Amino acid sequence: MADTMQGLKRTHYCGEVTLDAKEVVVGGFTQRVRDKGSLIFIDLRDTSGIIQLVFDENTEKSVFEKAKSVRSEFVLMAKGEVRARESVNADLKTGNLELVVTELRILSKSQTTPFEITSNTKTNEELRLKYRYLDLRRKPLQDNLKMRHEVAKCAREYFYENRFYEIETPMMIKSTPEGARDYIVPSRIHNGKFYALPQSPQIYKQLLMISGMDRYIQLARCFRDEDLRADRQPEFTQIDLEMSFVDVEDILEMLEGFVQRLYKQVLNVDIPTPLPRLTYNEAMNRYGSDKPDTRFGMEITDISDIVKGCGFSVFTDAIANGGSVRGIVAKGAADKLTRKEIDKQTEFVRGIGAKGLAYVRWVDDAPNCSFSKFMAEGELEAILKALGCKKGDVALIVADKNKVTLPVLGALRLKLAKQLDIIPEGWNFLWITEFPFFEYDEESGEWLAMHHPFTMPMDECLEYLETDKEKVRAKAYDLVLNGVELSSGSIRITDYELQQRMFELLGLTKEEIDAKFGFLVDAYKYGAPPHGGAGIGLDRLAMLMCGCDSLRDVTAFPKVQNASELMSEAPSVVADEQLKELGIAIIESAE
RNA sequence: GGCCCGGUAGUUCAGUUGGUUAGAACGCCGCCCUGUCACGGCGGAGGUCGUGGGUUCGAGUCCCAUCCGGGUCGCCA
Repeated sequence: MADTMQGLKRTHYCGEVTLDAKEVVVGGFTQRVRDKGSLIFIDLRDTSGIIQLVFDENTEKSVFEKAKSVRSEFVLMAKGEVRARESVNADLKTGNLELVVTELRILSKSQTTPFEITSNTKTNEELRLKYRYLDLRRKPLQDNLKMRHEVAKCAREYFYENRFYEIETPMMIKSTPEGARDYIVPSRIHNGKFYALPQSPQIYKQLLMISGMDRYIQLARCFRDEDLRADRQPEFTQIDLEMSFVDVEDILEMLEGFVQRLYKQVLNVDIPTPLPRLTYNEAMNRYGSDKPDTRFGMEITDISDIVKGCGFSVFTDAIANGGSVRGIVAKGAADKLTRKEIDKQTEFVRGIGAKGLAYVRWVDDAPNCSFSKFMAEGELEAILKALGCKKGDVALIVADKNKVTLPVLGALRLKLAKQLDIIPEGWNFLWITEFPFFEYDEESGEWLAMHHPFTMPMDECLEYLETDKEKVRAKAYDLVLNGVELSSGSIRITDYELQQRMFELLGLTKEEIDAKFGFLVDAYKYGAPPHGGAGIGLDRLAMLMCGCDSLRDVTAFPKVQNASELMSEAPSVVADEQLKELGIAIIESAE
């Protein structure tokens, strides 16, 4: 039986004890024991830091013997007197003092842990996730969770101050099987029917505007049953908000204020506002991405006009088929990007849909060019000039439909920049605006809503909704930080007639509309203020602010790539009884 | 679903063209040590080489399958 803490009350956190204190009581985990024989040091750790406990010849014998039995990660409470140390440890906040212990309680013993609880562990993530509660004892992860807390706290403060009400929306909702897959929850009372977990509180927050709540915020849990990535968990948190009587500018301004306040308050970094903006088309043409990392250049250049009359059929065919020829230049990379390296890049772009990669590697006086034999006098020079490629550079060129050239070069640009290590530190916030409303789906041959069907088209686009879908842009905007999509939002359609028109254009029948979101459409019959909003990825924001590469580092209990949780081993099978009650039978997967 | 990378003491890793008893560091256990703080010294324990099959006189090493983890493409209105 371990000791109890009866009669002891914590007076200080370990890392906050100062020499002003006389008698203190601290509690914590044993970081390390240094037993010198008749002199024992114990480092005791809590969320605030570490304090050194000392036991020596003046320590009462029973206390000293107890200290001898302490091992790593034992949970202790100690009462003692603070005194200055003989030799100061400059690495520790409390390095100038120590606690001469008069009373020691071993509140809980610990087995040897599967890995050492130290800041810079090399233990692989799989094991750490299995014992996540131990991993979370490590300072880097505790610091990350604290940072995340600061972000959440700041969000609440800021939006509360701006007259937002925090309102909870339901977690068990009607499934609207559009976009991402829903996680579904069976209903016992309604046999054979299912709820869905929300992919976002989208519909409810719009209804709250119709309710007249004017401004809403929620730190909302969202669920998407799609494959995971380092920056995608199936379950995540969004700083979700919606505002009434606003247009795009009002929302961008409100969010910019938040970003500015957050960075000042939490990181003491000044973010100048207004934040830079790019339209979707600009972003695609210059960076090949709707979430470009603008911390470095290497922008994409269209050289279609230069090569349209050349003798290289790969280029001319692409243009003849309505596509383009575009390239990027890796400045001064001719030494690093050897022929072998370029071959690897070619393999990479083939993997993501390009047919090939033309290159010019200018290392010596004469540029080494993969397509030089097709070039007439002066043509290569013109291409190099257009691209801005000089001696010492490497130019990489893709010819295809724009749907291929742009994203491929965008991905290549990012990969090369990482490989060449040319991305500077910084916080490059960026708005992407004027997203296309419609997106053509080649498989089905239908036009789909790129954002969601309640998104308001831009005022000047209303006239050609029916005539030129490709040109219709939406009042939708994304906030991008260093190449990561942080936030996404839009102004919603509040006009019943216009909403009907949009549904028609998206090819939805009356029955489909009714079945999916009839209640929402009906709500707009009863008066709705103009409104819009956004959802900010809290996890991603915390990840970037912590300087981490994975959401797992800022999520207390994350899921791994196959969406399971290694510690609890969720998901798991359930008892037949449970299934029976729900009217569910498990069949063999068709795959 | 496709492609790529990884899996050897508790942990992190090494392990030669396939060849004797699979090593190191840290951790752990024991003894010693009064100023340590990544304490130090001496000694010790600890292995289904992810799993299954195959090739071979012989497999941690080669081949096949499979499981687990990571990255990525598809997917993510």
